[in-house]
Amino acid sequence: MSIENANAGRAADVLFRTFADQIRLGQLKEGEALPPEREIVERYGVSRTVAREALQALASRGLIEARPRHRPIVRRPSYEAAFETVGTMIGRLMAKEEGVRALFEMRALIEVALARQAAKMATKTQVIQLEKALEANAQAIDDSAAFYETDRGFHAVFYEIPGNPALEAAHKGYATWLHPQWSIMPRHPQRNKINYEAHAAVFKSVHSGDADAAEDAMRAHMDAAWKQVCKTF
Amino acid sequence: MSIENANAGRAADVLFRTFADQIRLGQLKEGEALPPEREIVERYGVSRTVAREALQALASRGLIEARPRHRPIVRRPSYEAAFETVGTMIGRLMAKEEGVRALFEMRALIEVALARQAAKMATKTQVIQLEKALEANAQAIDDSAAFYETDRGFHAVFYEIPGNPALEAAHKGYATWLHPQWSIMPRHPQRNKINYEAHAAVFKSVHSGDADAAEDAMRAHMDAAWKQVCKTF
DNA sequence: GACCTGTTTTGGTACGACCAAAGTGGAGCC
DNA sequence: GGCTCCACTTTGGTCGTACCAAAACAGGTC
Repeated sequence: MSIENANAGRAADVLFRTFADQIRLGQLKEGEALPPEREIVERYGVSRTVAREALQALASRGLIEARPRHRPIVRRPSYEAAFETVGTMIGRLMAKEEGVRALFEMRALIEVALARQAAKMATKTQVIQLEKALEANAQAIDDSAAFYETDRGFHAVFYEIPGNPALEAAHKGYATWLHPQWSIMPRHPQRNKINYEAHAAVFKSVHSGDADAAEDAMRAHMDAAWKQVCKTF
Repeated sequence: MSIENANAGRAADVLFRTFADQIRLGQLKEGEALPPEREIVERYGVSRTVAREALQALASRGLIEARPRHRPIVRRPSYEAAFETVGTMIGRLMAKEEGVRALFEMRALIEVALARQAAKMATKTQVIQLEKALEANAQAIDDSAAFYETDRGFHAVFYEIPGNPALEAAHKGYATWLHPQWSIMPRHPQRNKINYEAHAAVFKSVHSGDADAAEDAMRAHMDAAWKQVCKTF
């Protein structure tokens, strides 16, 4: 069978959509392998050039995984993969300060909301989780590398509380793009202490279920962090 | 000059990174054109296959724009473009209900936060803008198609208030992916009226600067909307 | 100066070929 | 019989050439 609806522009695009649809509709399930290139060539009546281009497009969109000498595998749809595909683009956005700022502000908006959410509806288990993260954070004050990690860990808990994979992926994105930006700057134990205290304040509010206080504390923390970033720029 | 650091895997990847770096570092500014394929071939000592693959990768990541018979143009980094690149992937995520749910919840979280934000710091101009959007919404109650548009318009104002391009792009993303999902369902004027009233309640709270009320109103609106989506599923 | 036309440029596609690495299967050894 | 090792096959990566069609371009014409 060759590609009929050639009205749809480039042959590679048609082939791409053919596979993308099959994947989306579940005719090709995750983990399953697509035919090897040469077989696609004869089955769809296109040149290898076209077949390869379509496969590459699928791979770059994260629909399949193409390893050197293996058949293309249908990939599980994941929020991480989605964030991955924007990585390059985000990198470019972050080349300018305004890009960093925009993303940081968005992060602040979300984390403030998450803090409210946490104060209102965190389960006991989650509060304990938060407390543990805070404690780890406290013990890492003198070790900036460890502090960096526990800092991230503390914030991560907030993203996990709603139990929404999309949010968790967002955190992963922020951790990947924003944190490095931030880890460039000098990190004295003194700064760590200030950050820790900010975390502690947030935790306290969450623990007592005071949403307004949690919001304020988180916002203050975010603002301070942003000022730090600016200072180092 | 041919590609030296061949240690970095596939030739196309190396070439991709070469250009991506040049773009990110501003050596290739937006609007500028890359050399035509055949020139890349000889300049970098690769085959056209490789050159094309690299260009395709750049295009699919939104770094360049490749139109049929034009040289590849370096694209302005935009948040919209970033969202575009995840389009296919999101489409796949949304094939399952849990995907829709996750994204919808994330949207709710953000819009609730935006409602608070709006109540606290919207300027007079912005409140007027919101009022206008609400009014347009009111007049479209009997026209479901128009209602759909004004509905989106009303929500859009909230995303614009913080003046953050990343947020505005997020709205575009939601409008693109979530709204269609939602527009499938039957839309009687009666439903429109309920939605309009929800909007009015949000506006009222924002107008009076009551953040808590705005939050509650927006959350109620979101919850109701979600229930609607579920019912139609 | 506006318009039409022939040439050139440029991306899209097709073949055919070769390489290297990974997979495969069977012969041979313990 | 089970394990090991090697030749053969498969498969993706790369190259080079060729041809087409559309668009851009450069002249020449009215």
